[in-house]
Amino acid sequence: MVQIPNTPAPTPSSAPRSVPTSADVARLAGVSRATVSYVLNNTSAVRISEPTRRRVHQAAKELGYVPHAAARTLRAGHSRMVLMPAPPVPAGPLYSQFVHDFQGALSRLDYIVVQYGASGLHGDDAARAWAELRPVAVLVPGPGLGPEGVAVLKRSGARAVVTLSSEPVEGAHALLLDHAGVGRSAAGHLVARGRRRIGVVVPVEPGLKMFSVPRLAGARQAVQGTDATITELPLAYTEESAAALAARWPGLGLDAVFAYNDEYAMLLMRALQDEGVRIPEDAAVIGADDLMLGRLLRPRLSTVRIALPSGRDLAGLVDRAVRNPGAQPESHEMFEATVVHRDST
Amino acid sequence: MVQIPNTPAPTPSSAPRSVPTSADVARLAGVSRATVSYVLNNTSAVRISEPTRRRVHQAAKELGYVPHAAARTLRAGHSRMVLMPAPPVPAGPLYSQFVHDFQGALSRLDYIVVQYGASGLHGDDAARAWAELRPVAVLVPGPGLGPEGVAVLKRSGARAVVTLSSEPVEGAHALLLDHAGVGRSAAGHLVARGRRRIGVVVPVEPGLKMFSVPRLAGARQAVQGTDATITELPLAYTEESAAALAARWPGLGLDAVFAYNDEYAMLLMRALQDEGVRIPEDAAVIGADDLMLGRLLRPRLSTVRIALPSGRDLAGLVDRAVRNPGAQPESHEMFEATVVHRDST
DNA sequence: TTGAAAGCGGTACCAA
DNA sequence: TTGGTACCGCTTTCAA
Repeated sequence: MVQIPNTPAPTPSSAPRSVPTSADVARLAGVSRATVSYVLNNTSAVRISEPTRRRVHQAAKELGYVPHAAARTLRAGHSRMVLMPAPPVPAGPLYSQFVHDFQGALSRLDYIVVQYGASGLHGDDAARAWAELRPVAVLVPGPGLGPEGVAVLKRSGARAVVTLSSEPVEGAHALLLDHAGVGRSAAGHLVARGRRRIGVVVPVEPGLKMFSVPRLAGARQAVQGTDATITELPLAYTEESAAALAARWPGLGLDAVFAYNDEYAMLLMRALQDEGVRIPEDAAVIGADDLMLGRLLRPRLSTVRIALPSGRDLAGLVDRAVRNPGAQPESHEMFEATVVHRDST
Repeated sequence: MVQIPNTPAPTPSSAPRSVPTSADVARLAGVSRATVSYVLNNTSAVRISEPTRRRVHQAAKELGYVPHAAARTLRAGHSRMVLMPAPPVPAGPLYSQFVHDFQGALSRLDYIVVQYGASGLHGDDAARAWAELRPVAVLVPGPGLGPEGVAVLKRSGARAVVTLSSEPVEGAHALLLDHAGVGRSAAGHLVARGRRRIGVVVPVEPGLKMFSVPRLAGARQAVQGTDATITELPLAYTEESAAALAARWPGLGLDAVFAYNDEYAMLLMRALQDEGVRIPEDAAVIGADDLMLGRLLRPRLSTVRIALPSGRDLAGLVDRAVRNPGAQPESHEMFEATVVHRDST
């Protein structure tokens, strides 16, 4: 790891000349602040003569004037900021792609998307911190926001609150991610393929509990009324952890595993193969999320595909909600989990 | 893909009662706005009686009062916001991890980290958009910011501008990512292993040019003065593209490939193996970034490891720069690329 | 211990 | 066509 050397306090700061305001521009152009505002905002209700416009623009450029967003927001009473709290774990490929699309789509609708990283706050405290920014809409990934938090956000001016989670929250639009359905599909598939002693990987990484718990619960549902059993398998995302699990595999007496997602599945499948366990003969392995990498291993990894909302669709939902804040919160099932059967099961 | 149905404008909005301000709290508590501010900020320069404090807190809670960050910023003349423009491509695992750590570390130093997604703006226009938010510091990933943009940001109050790129920018702190060094190491390794006809994968995805171009250039440097040759290989991140490249592999007459990074390397290696090309006998393959997945394939993937700055170190740099804005901009080489030799070369 | 008031930087109404 | 000015919500002297 590269260390950045700790530079001891260097030469004292030369006082940076203070930042130019619209008053400075007005002074330099020899006009009023009002005129500056009209010119720079192209206010259509007011005609400003061409020479004046030129002088204002010239003065603004000369000073390097940049308007102060906070001042404008304060005066306007609203902003176009859509706030997305950053998730508590580093984003996976699926989520990164989604955020990227969502940002692009909202930008095109002339919103500003901001991912806000405020670790250390929880539940309603977090909601209060978000509310301080007075966003016009908030998109909350994962659980942790309660009805109280939604109320705080709405009271402070948010015209749309959208949750991206397994459970709807009172007062908020909900994009329901059916993680239990993923577990149900995966385990159901394994049972249908004749497997009976099914392991379910549960990542030990703390931020993943919100996904892994419902996936495990779904798997349990799938074996209800069959003679199949579910065994919980804690696993860290390291080769060591996978090797340790693989080493005690024979003693576990399992014939299949639902590995939380494709990444954990790959990790475990490799460790099992290195232990001489044959996939799928000795043990069927299924992942989830249908990542590219699952198609690159041999055998190809069976998986459960889930469809996140497209960034475009979601941006549309947010936009509609913002324009119509009185509307009933909508709930949308964001996907039906579907099994992609390849060679590992 | 799940479609979100387009709800036609539903019931008209019930006017949401306007958001409570500190004046409302003052009125309800029967005190002045000043007192409210003192109480809620625990101002140490002023003693407020316990009964008054209680009344203020009670009133604030009752109204669900949340302070207005923009107003505070405006009055204070500065904020603690560190701005990170979102990169133009979906974040990879390395970058996601880095951002996560960086956010956490800065949060602990009491900064607010904001990732700002403003696609569609370029160069100095983008810098102006960032400057409107009056961040106390800006961390810019990738190129695209010029000296002019740095000046705009500083003029509008940014006390630290840090670039994370291959080239330093006048006036800004620089974390130098030696992508050319990655290419040099990779190609140098292949040459040292006796390979002579070296392909270099160049992703066709547009946002990746900023990395792929210097990596390719580095590879070219490495074969200077040897009898080895470099062949550019465009590749999209799809199985089809990889299969197509693999199909014409024999005609290419290559004996090694540096595949841009581990993900492209995996993709290509698999396609080559499916075509009957033996790795590493017929073709050596090396990736970059040392991702976990490279250790899961067989043969294990050789790679070039690069050390991104740790989030903690970088947060420290930003903090120091903010506290000492007069200091000379520092440049740090963020890593020396090192080859991790495994089984694919 | 508390309150009155100025002012941060824009915007938009009303006059001129 | 342009200027004067009130005001957005909050902090912070200065007085009482």
